[in-house]
Amino acid sequence: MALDEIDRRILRILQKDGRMTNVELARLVNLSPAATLERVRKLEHSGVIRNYMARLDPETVNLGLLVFVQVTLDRTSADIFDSFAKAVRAMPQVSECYMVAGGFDYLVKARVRDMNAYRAFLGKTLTRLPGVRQTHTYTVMEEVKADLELPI
Amino acid sequence: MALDEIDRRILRILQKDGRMTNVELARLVNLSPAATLERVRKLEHSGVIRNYMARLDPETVNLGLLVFVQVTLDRTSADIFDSFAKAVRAMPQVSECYMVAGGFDYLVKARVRDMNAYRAFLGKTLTRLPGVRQTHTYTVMEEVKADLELPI
DNA sequence: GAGTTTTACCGAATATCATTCGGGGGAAGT
DNA sequence: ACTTCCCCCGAATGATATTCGGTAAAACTC
Repeated sequence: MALDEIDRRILRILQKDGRMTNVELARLVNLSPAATLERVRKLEHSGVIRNYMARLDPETVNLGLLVFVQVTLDRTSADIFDSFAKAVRAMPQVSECYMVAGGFDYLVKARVRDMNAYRAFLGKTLTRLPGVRQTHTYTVMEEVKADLELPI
Repeated sequence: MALDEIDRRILRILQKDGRMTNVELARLVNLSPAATLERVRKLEHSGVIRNYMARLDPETVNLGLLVFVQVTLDRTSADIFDSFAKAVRAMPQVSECYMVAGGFDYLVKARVRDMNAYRAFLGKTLTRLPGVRQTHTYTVMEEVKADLELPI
């Protein structure tokens, strides 16, 4: 789908305030509400806008500790990767997990309440998965930037 | 702020669909629209809900390559950390940046169009920052999980 | 280039929604 | 027992989303 400047402006605005009313959005992009709504619907149906979400503060919901874990798997069997991926998707503590090139196999981003909770998660859940050979934990000490908006 | 079960249900729902109407949300949590709205406003003002955002598909906006970069700084001067943090916050390619314990100094998550764009970003922007001693790039090959919702 | 189709837009009408307000009722506190 | 506070409700109203017919310009066809 081809995006013109008005589309990009809409996307920039909705990334910052996903609940802005359509009439206010229309004012900001100098279109009628009807035309604006039509553009937004098109962006939604074409998949440019995946969804809308409320972003919560991790601290206030008892998820104050953020960690990254490098995970290396045994390469003995092909479906070990699949079963690892499946298991990780089912873990609520894991917010993101990527297969990466360049030294280890998976990079896992996890949110837990505190260091105790992380120790339990690592020992009782993550390292118990079949095929996990080695892990290395990086504890986040400071959030320098956490910008979920994409630069359009 | 203390959250009861209804609050948590509201948060779970709004994380999945940040644009749900208040009347539908009220139906789902078995409250009147007025009471539901009051709860949502309270969650917003207390900071549990930080904001609402439209989540875009990176591919469709030409940001198909996701990379993680480990960055090590010279520890010669204290304000090198500050200037690095400041510079990183101003880079649109950097979506997240954390100071981490455990072997290197910063973990940077960046989105770019392709490998060429990444090479340019690394060579012309990131490694040119004062104090950057060493970088190590991990290219994401597969997105196993990318769940921005917090487990409530 | 005349005709045709497509695309994007508008304004008005209507259905739906957000928001406010007065008040009820139960729990906690005095 | 009384007061206070908290959470809830229903009704009213003002704002909004959404639909629809119509217009004009661009793109496409012959």
